[in-house]
Amino acid sequence: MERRPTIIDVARHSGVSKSTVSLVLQNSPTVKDETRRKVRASMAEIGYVYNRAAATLRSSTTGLVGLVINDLRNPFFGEFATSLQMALSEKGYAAVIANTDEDTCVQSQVIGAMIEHGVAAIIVSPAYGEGDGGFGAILRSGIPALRVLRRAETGHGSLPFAAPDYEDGSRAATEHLLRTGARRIAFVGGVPNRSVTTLRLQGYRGALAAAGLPELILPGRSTRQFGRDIAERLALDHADIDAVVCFNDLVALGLLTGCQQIGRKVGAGGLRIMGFDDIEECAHAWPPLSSVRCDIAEFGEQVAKVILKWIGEGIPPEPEWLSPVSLAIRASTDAPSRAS
Amino acid sequence: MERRPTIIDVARHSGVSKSTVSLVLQNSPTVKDETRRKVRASMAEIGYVYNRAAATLRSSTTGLVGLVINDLRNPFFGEFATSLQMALSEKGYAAVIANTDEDTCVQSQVIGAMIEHGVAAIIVSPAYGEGDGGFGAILRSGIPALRVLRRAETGHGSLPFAAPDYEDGSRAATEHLLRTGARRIAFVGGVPNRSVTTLRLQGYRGALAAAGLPELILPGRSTRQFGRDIAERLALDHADIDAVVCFNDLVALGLLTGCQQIGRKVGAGGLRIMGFDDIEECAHAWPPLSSVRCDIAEFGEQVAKVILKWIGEGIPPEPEWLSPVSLAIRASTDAPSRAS
DNA sequence: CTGAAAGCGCTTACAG
DNA sequence: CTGAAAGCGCTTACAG
Repeated sequence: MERRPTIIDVARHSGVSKSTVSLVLQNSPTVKDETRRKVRASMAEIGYVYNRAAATLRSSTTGLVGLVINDLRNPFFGEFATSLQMALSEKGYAAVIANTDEDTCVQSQVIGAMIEHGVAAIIVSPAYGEGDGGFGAILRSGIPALRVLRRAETGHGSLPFAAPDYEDGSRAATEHLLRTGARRIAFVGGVPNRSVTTLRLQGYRGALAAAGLPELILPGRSTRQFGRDIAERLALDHADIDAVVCFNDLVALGLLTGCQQIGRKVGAGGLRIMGFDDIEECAHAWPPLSSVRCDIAEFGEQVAKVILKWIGEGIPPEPEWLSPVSLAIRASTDAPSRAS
Repeated sequence: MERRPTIIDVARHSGVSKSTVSLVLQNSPTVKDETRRKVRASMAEIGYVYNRAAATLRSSTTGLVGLVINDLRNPFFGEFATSLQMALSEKGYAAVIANTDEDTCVQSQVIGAMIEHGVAAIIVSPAYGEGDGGFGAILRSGIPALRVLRRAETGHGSLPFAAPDYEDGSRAATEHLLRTGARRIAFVGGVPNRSVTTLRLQGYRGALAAAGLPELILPGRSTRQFGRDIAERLALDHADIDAVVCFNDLVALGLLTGCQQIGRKVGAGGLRIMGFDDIEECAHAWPPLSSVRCDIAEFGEQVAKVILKWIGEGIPPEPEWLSPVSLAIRASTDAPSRAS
């Protein structure tokens, strides 16, 4: 293979100086249209490819944004990462994406690698756990960084934070169940003392307290497996429970499956089940699953917008930003089923 | 914020030349252990961060690998991307990941961006469709590149290809259904004339032909929605069908839901349903869904290994590599349900 | 509007 | 084993 052409080759081929080629590359308005066209044509002809490493070295800006996700296999986080990546890509930024699998050591390592690669910004949905998880390195680097979806204690100062308004969502979900006539409402799933669990519990508790009704909290992992297992326990040990707010959709979908397995009716006249996040699958479950709609795809696009503004114009986001949520009411809590 | 320290600062601080610092950075064996330790200590002390852009420019190698995926929201591809990314990360490579949403124009654009960023290799699960989808640019760049999961016509020469052995999988699935006593087996879902559909159909057809039994093919989109919709059509128009090989797990899971919706029994004594890919959810569905296990996580790790060998040692992979598949037999086709 | 020159932070031969 | 020098391909002031 031959040497890749450089701007010098382009300059020679099109009869201008390499500075002019560089200006064309940056779409500088100071270059005459005619010159611009000539240079572009030369580039195409000799197969010139822009070398970003060189540009980065000199201008110390990259078109790279880092995305650090605690659990990329979970459809909620996967959808977030995908919509954010696509929005960035549309604006000319490539996304370096890394899954940490809920491990703060891995998180620290991938954040370090991203800083070495010179990412223009870092977005992190943090793992819970010991250690600083790389936040120290982020702060030292001075790179714009945003925590999303989960508050995690950084230990050192604080980075801005953005997430859907979980507390408001679970309050609304609980109030909806009360309106449908439920009186014994349980909260199922979620690991205690984690920030997301705490918020989702608070909304549930607030709504029940306002109605003067008792709580029942059954914590657990945030998986289909746990949801499926809890169905039997609910039926046997808590037969009076007539509705459930689930920590997330996976738990709710598992619970739906578990109810089928033990032959328990779901929805009006049976156990009312409310999911959380409204991943795509909710609408396609049977019965269709009501959920708190976080509109995570839209949230991802908003995050992209905020980050690009920060990088591009130097305007940092609010220290904290909660995006509004709404309810997706389906047959698992209320209405008769319709084709979704 | 101050200027980031460079190797010159490290050299000054530790009293060696910058060449020596560079050699320490590369773990060169020519540096004395004592010197190495001294230099490392200096780096830690002054907060030195390796600048990969500079290294890339000079040595024209990056620690970046590009990953281009046709549908990152689909759990099958998501799992693949995640396991591949984590395997790369373990070896010090960061992954630039992009979803193309089945759009060859987007694909071409993101591939161009990755080449500009100087990725050391590109792995692409291609979108179907018109246009060259960026493969021309890949070939011109000479960057090691692997097509995975779907064969796509590149139009220009050919890149190596790797995927699970789909044809063998659907043959085995069909033979399994025959062994359980099924006699009228349909193939449901999959868009005709796409390479994956063609292969999965071929295995099904081969097994039925060998048994002297007739085919029934109901093509369609590869979604839960389609699977759910087809349940009724199967019951009304094709009541003699006693087993189904689905194009993928999403169709099968949708069909499972659809059968519940219309009150049709699934499994032995009812409609036997076979999925394809064995995504994690299969084991947690009710009844648990049999599927063709592609072990996509393992496949992702294998791909990482092959790519690293190509980058590191210059050894390209076989032009074509099919990874073996197996069957995950669960209650939807056979055995009485067990906790999974 | 265009050109000549310096420099971004590394790596890479090459001397010593 | 270590040091001095050149150079990777761009961008960025600065002249003209």
